[in-house]
Amino acid sequence: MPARGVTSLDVARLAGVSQSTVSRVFSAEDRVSEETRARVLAAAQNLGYQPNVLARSLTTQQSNIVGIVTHISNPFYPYIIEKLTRKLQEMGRQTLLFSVEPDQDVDEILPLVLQYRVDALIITSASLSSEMASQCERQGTPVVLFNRYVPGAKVSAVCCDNIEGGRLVANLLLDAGHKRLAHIAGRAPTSTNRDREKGFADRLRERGYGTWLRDESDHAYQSGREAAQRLFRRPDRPDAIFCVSDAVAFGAIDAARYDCGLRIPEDVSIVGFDDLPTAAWPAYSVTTIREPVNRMVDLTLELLVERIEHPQAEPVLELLPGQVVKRTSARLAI
Amino acid sequence: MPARGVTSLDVARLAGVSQSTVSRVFSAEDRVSEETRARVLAAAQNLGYQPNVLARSLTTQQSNIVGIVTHISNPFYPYIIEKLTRKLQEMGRQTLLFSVEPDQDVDEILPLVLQYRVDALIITSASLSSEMASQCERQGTPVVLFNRYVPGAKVSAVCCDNIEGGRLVANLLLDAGHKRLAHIAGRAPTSTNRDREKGFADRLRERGYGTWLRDESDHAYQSGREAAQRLFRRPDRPDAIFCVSDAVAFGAIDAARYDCGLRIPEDVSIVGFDDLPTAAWPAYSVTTIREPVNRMVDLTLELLVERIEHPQAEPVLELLPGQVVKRTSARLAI
DNA sequence: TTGAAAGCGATACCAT
DNA sequence: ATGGTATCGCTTTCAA
Repeated sequence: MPARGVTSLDVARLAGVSQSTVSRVFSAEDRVSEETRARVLAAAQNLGYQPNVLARSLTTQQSNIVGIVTHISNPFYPYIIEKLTRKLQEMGRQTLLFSVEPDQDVDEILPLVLQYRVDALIITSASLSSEMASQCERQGTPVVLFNRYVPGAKVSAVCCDNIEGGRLVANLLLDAGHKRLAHIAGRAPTSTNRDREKGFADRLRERGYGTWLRDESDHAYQSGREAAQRLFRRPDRPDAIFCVSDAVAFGAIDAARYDCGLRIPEDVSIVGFDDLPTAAWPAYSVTTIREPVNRMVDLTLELLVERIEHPQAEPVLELLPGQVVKRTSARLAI
Repeated sequence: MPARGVTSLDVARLAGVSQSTVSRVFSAEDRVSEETRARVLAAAQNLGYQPNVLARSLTTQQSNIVGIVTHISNPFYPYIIEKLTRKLQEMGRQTLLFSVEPDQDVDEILPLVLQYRVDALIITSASLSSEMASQCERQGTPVVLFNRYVPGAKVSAVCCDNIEGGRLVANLLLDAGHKRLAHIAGRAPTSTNRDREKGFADRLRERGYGTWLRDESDHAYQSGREAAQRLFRRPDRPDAIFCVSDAVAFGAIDAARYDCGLRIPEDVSIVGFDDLPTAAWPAYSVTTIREPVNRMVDLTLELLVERIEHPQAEPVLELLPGQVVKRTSARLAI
C-alpha cells in the first residue's frame, strides 16, 4: 500500500525533530546543526520525501514556474523553447507550456495561465491585448514577448529587427540584378509579419523599384510551397522570392525544383528568414537572415529575471539586428 | 500600485458573500443561486480575480499538471510534445516541461519533477531505473513511457513495435536485391535503438544474409551525415543503409549526394524510421517506417487518465505496429 | 540551534 | 443555498 504523500511532518517524526527543522533543511541554508541535518536527510531518504513546491509557493509567493505560450507548428519555436527551457532549468525554474493556434487569441488562454501563478510569462506567438497586458501587470506577472511586440502595451519584448531584416533582403535581391521580385508574406497580422514585409517594401521603393508580386502563407512548409506554385504559374513569374520564414522558403524551393522544373538560383532566387538548422542543409542551402537566437534567448531571460526582481521596472523593447547568411539559394551580385 | 494577489476573500468582501461561496462559484457546479453567482462573477471580474490553482491543489490533491520529460534535439519529439500538450489542454491539464540531455539520466531530474506533484508523468526520452519507478509509484505518480520501455519496471509504456519495424526494413532491402547492407544505429542504449537494430539483424540472419556494416549516431542530422560519410568512404561501401531515424536518414542522403557524389537510389538506398513531415518533402522523399503517432498519443493519454483514476491498475505495455511508407530514397524490388 | 504557532489561498464538511 | 471552520504542506516570525 503506497503511502500517499509523504510530508515534512512524517520526516520530522521519524527524525525526532520538529517540522520546522525539516523545512529548514530543505530550504535555503538556514542554520541547522550538521548532526540534525544528517538525521533529517536520512529520514527523508528513508521515506522517499520530496518537498511539495506547490505548497511552498503559497507562502513564498513564488512558484518558480515560468509560463511559455507558443504555437509549435512553426519549426522556429521548438528550437527556441528548447533553449529557453534548458536555461530556465539551470536557473531552477520550470516551464509550463501552453499551446495556441496561430489564429487563436492569446487573450483566451491567458486567464488560465494566470491561474497557475507563474512567476513570469514568455509569449512567442501571437500577441496580447493591452487589456490583458494590464491584467498581468495587476497580478504582478511580468510578460516578455519573444519576436513580437505590441506598440501600445506596457510589456517587454525581445525582437529581431525585422524591418531592417526585410531591407537587407531587398538590397540583396536588387544588388543581384533581379527584375521580377515577389514576397510570400505571413498571413497573421503580427508585428513580425508586418515588419518583414514593411522593411522589404520600404527599401524597394527607396531604390525606385516599382511593383512586386505578393502571396501569403502561414509560416509552414506546405502553404509556402502552394504560394510559390501560384507565383510560378503566373505569366510574369518572379525571378526572386523573399519568403517570410525559412519554413516557407523550403516549400518555395521544392515548388520551384519539383513542381515547376525551375533551377535555383539560375531561374529563381529564394531567400528565407530565421536561419533554422535545416537552412544549412545542402539540399536547401537557403540564403537567409539569421536571427541572433542565442542572444535573444539570453536577453529574454535577463529581462524576465529583472522584472521578477523589480516588478516596477519599466518595460523594455530590445531590437537585435539580423545578419545576412549567404548560401546558394540566391544569386549573388554580378 | 498593483494589488498583489487578489484572493477569493477580496472577491467575497466586494460581493458581500462568504469566501466559501466564492469558492463554490469557481469550482465544479455546486448549487449557488443564479443571483449570487452573478454578483460574485461581477466582483471577480472587477478585481481581475483568477483562482489560484496551486492553492487548490493542496486540498484537492490534484495539480492538473502533467510532467513531460524529453530531449528536443531529436526532431521527432517537438512534434509529439505539441500533440500531447494540445490534447492535455483540451482535458484541462497543463504540461510542465523538463528537458534532459540524451546521455543524461532521467533519474537525476526525477526528484525535481516529483516536487511539483504532477498528476502524471510522460517520459519520451531515455528511460528510468526501476528504483525511480518505484519512487514514483510510492508517491502515487503514474508514469507512461513514450516510445521506450523498461523490461523489469512497473510502468506503462506506449511503443511503436520497433523490432517488427526493423524486420520490415530488412525485408524491404533484401527484396530489392541489395548486396552490401549497413545500419546506422542510435548510440544511446535505449529500447528503441536496440529493438530497431535487433529486428533488422534478426531478419537478416533468418534470411541467411551474412554480415553487414554498422556505424552509430545520436539521432541528429549532423551525426547521421558523418556516420554515412564514414560508411561511404570504405572500400566495401554499402549499397543500402538503414538509418535508426529519419533525422539520421536526412543526413545520410545529403552525405551521399553532396559529400560523396552518389545517386539515390541508383547507387545507394536509404531507409529511415519515424516518418517525420520532412520525410515527405521531395528533396528527401524518404522511404521509412511510419510510427502511428496519433494513436500513440491517444493511447498514452488514455493510459495516463486510466492510471490517474485507478492508481492500483497494473501497468500496460502497448506495442503498435509501424507501417512501411515507400518513397523514392530506396530502390524497389525488381 | 530548535520548536510553536500563525499564515498562504483554496476546498470540503458540517451546520443553519 | 449559504456561512463557519478545519485542513492541505509548507515557510516564517517569534520565543526559548
